[in-house]
Amino acid sequence: MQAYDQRFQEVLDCAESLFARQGFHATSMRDIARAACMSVAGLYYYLPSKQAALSFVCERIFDRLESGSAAGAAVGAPRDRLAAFVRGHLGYLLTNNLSYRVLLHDMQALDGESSQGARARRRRYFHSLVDLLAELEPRERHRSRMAAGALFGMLNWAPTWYRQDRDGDVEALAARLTELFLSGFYSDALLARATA
Amino acid sequence: MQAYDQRFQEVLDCAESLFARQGFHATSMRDIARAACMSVAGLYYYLPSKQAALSFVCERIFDRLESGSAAGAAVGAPRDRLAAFVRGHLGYLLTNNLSYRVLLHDMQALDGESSQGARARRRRYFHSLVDLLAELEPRERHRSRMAAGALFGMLNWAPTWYRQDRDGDVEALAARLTELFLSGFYSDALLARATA
DNA sequence: CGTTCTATCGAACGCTCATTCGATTCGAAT
DNA sequence: ATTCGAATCGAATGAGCGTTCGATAGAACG
Repeated sequence: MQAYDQRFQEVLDCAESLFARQGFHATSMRDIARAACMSVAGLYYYLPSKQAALSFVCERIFDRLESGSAAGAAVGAPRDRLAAFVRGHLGYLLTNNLSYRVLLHDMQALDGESSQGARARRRRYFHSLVDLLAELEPRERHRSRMAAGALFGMLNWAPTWYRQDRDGDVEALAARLTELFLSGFYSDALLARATA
Repeated sequence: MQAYDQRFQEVLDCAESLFARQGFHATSMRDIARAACMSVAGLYYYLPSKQAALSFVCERIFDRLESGSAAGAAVGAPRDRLAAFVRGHLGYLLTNNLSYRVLLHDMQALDGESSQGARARRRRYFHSLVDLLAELEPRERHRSRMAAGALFGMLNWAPTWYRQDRDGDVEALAARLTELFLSGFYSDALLARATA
């Protein structure tokens, strides 16, 4: 039973890597089977369907993402918690190869109730940041929502231009972006209060 | 010959819409033919291949994107030009249904020299913003590059959370995000100069 | 009127896809 | 020693894929 679980995780590793590199629709069950060194029929012993493979992979990525960022941002002053969130989120995006792509590009290929679950989970993750920002600057909720969208955008886009050799290590980049965002966030709030 | 061009653009409209909604790999030539109300063989009178369809669609999107944002940001004070760029870019993303997705998700499916051309074009577009930011705060080029990445992230992510009824019209959102970004950009530069 | 060209089509080709079936191996339990 | 279940496989199934071929209708032109 423990051997089963290990093999199962290996299969998911292969699927995740392929989905991330080629996209869900461009990856065949034969690709996954080949990567996992087993026959196509053997693959179906672990995965009931291709959709299920995507669903499992998404769940696992959410788990890792949350344990890295949401968990690290649980205690302390709001500002430190935001910094921890950014560090965790960005750390996951930039140090797990391309697996973030599965959430960002392929999650939409989910259908049925799997998609409901994943979408709910993404909403929850998004709102954990909205709440954090509302604590930092408790004004209209609308502003927090927009700011969270802006911040997530900054972070999620980073993998497209980040390169270790030019942009320094991930910790430094996280600190930079946190600074950039917070300065704008506070100035903006100040400005809005002045003109209100 | 003018009738041909019009039909050709209609075909590209259909392809673009389908690629945007379902993704390139999940869209078949039969889907495109059905949407364009013609037979599959008839479709090949206008499109030499599915790859070419994607390539044409990408080119067209780049054209529209550049004429909207880069062109509007050609003259005036650097700050106004940045505001115009943001307005143009965001305007395209939020008012052309989902067609931005083709660039953001499906462009990677291009192969051969089409991909070279599209990638070069994207780089050029990216650097037009880097240059604009370097004009605003002419310090190390590295800082401009990072800031451009952050700003593009904020903008490109907007379609995932923006909803007209909650977040106001596009102009207002563009002004908001420009403000948010610029405040952070200037404070950050100030801070960097103070600690340097 | 005959020819040529444009735009279109039905039908097929060869291939790959996700999925399933029946059989097999092999270690563990009875 | 026999049984059993877990893990694996080769081969097939039916559907859909991108692409091509040969034909056709009609407009344009000599």
